[in-house]
Amino acid sequence: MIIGGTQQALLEEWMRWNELSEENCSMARTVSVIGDRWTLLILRDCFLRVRRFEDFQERLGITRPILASRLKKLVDEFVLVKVPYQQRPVRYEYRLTPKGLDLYPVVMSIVHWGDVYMAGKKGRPLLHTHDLCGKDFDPMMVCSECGEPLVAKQVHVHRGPGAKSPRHLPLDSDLPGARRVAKEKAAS
Amino acid sequence: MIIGGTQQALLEEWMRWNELSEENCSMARTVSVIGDRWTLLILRDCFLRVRRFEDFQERLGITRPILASRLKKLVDEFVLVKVPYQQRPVRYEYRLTPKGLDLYPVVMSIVHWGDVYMAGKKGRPLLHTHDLCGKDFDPMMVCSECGEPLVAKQVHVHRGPGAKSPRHLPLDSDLPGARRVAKEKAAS
DNA sequence: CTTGATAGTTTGAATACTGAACCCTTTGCG
DNA sequence: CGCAAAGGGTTCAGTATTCAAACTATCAAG
Repeated sequence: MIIGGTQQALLEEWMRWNELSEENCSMARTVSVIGDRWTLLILRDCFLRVRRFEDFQERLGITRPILASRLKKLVDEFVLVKVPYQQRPVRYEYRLTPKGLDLYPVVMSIVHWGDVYMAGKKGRPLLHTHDLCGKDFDPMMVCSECGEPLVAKQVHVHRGPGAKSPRHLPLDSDLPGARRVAKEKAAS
Repeated sequence: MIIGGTQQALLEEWMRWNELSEENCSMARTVSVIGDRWTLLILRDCFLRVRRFEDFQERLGITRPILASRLKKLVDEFVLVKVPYQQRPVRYEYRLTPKGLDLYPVVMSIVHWGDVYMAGKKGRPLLHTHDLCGKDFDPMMVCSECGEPLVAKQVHVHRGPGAKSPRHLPLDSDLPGARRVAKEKAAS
């Protein structure tokens, strides 16, 4: 099997970042799929119902090879599917899968942070209306158990069933600082 | 003023992505700050209370020049602050600012998606406990107005006060598909 | 049989990233 | 004093990725 230049590059890129996806961390694994400047912008457009190669390309100003590689990765990861929208010649459009649709909170939280901290003085460029209540809204992240808004300082973490390498779990007992102090104590 | 090789590279990188931040889209603006594989992982570690250069470097396996450049950018963007934790020699640690702390929903939604779709068969590596209610939870994104969980299909967008270029606002009336159809009609 | 639309691929030059080594400051130790 | 270690970076050469622009392929319409 002959592998062209682009595919070779893709393969290598995939392999290196795949190591990341082996990491024992949900963030690292997700970032290996969507953690790329262009990929996030592509996904935003997907949620704005953009579906075709040419439209992504024109709207984002992304180069064609990169767009092709990113779309391919998203399809490989089952975030998007290619659906034919015409025969002769067969043309496909890219649509969010259920897995892709579940990225909505990721996209919305990024957009919302941008609205709050990066909007120009004229205000936010886009408003969102919730069909259920009919009002313009902001996305809000709450605790699934008590419904209260989540604040970083009111959350702490502990090992789950999939925990493996302690290197990636700086719990209170093995924070870098704590480790350092312990090491220093042991040495003295 | 003499600019070293690394700084020169940084400057150029910043300039190109700064064009992105000029874009009339909160997502693009945010992505120009945090939309980078390593930056997202650095931020995750920040929320896990990692604060020092050496600790980021060791935990992430990131190269030192990249870590330095990413931390610098985050400081320049007021997402992190350098706080001295000792004098003689002065050493700084990196801490989340209020602006940085507000990235919590972004980080949590990414981690949660990874927990759902990318966790190994042993389950998620990390569990989160909410201090307010004392329970392990999942982050949930809801509408700020009615409190119902947000679903992509139940939301639509319209221009806000900061809207500028229609190119970036494919509303129902000027979706690529709609545009194309209109054009075809006009031509016939 | 030439043009247009759509979805890519190829190519060579410009940029960014990686890994390894080096620099600087101050403390600790012999 | 001389030298190593800790902490936080910077420099440099080689490799990998991205960019811009042109090119390919398929089919329809004129």
